Amino acid sequence: MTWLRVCDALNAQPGTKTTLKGWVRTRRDSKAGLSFINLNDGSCFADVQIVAPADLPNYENEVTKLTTGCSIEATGELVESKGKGQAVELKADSITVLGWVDDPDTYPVSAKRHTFEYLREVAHLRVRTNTFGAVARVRNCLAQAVHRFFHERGFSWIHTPIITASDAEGAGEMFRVSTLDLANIPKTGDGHLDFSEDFFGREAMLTVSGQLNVETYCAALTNVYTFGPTFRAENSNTSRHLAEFWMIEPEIAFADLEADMKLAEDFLKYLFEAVLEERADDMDFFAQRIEPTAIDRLKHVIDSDFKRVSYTEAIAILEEANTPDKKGRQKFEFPVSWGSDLQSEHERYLTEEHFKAPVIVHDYPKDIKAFYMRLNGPDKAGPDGRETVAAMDVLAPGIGEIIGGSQREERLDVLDHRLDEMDLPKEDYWWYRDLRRYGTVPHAGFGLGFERLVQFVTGMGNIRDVIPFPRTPGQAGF
RNA sequence: UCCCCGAUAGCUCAAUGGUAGAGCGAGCGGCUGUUAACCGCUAGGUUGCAGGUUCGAGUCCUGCUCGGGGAGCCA
Repeated sequence: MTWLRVCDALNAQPGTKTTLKGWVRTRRDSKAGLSFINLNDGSCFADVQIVAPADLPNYENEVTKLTTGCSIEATGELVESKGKGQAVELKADSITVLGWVDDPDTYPVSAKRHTFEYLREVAHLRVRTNTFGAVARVRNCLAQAVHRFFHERGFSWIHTPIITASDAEGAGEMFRVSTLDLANIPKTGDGHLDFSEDFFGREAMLTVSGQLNVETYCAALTNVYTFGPTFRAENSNTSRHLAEFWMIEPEIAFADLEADMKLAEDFLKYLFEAVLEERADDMDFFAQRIEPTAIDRLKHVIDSDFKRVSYTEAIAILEEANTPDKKGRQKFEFPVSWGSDLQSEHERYLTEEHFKAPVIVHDYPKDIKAFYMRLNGPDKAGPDGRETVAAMDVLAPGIGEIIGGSQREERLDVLDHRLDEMDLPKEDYWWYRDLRRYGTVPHAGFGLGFERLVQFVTGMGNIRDVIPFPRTPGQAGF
């Protein structure tokens, strides 16, 4: 017997005979001799209404006992609805209960409002709610659009490793990967851990970034990207951080920072267009119930050019804004000065108040950025000729830093000088340095935190609610 | 890791140091082409854990556990 997903049934011609399968959202009985069942199968935001007449053989014993969460399949004819609220509904000839809800009184996601905090404790069932179903569909839509965007532009998706054998990536605390017996750890003669006994014969970690690895493929395939899980063992407890998250990192050869910024802007606009086009139903829900500006701000981003401002210019804007008022009070809690990193409040001011749009800040002081970022010439120096690197951050209203990227240092002598300056051992970077010895080219790339993207699109306030099973300090259930 | 806040019925929340309640959900009944349905009745509690103060603690004090918000780190 053929059956239809709910999204297809809702668009089918009246008169179609079919079967629907899914989970009961609500049931309403009418003494006129029928029950109404709202069925959802996750294929779209909407439920389909099933009309169950009282002459069904299992009407008294089963249909009127259905509660939220039961799984059923219903066969019948799609007809124009006599009631308001839906165009078509299924007039059922038969309803088969596939799975009952054991003790409806304690079913964790009953048909009522629940807090997001509570639903995190029942992460295996929360996707059955309107909000988490919508998040799951939008997340999938964005992931598919990421691959489509790059595929259409001739990028190759590179599967960079999850396990990495050195901590040379330098982007934060790392998780150790080991098969050593923790109750009986091998030691070397001088009392240190003997990693030669471990699975890889050396210390191994979970990756904090695919960038260094993907640069190798960039230096052969020209345009590449990674899209996969990333791990940070930082003890961060905020609504914007996860210990396990997904990151997208494109890397483009024969390209400078300008091309990198253009790519980031085109990329975000493409993704926002895709989600407005493909998930209009879910976006309507987010705009109605989660974040009123959810749709408008995406349209606004699509329609406007990203503001671009150099770090030096940004500091000037912030200093101007921070001029003490008559009572001597300053706008910002943290001081603004050339050479220090922008605080959350500074980034928020730039994107939310000053420009009221996504902003790309570029050409940062070299001392606050990573070793691999390309050293700028004197034309882009800061006050007193202080050096900058070709780095850029994309700041988005309501979310802060959503993209961080740079042109990479392709000159071996300059790279070596930077490694020395930062006390990083060259031997750890031998293959990375090889790329600069054998046919080096100008190249650039950026990293986009996928969950932060989903947060920005949906307006969901906590990053733990835009990934199916969040991992945070002290939390790895499910 | 730091600062603030919180933990009471399945869920969301009330309760001046003095007999623990409501709404929703659930069960039963009524009503109705219903749709956040509506009306009535019923069940549902070792007030996060361990101590302490008090004639008496959900309430005050101490410690612990868990959770939330903000900060830092970043994506």
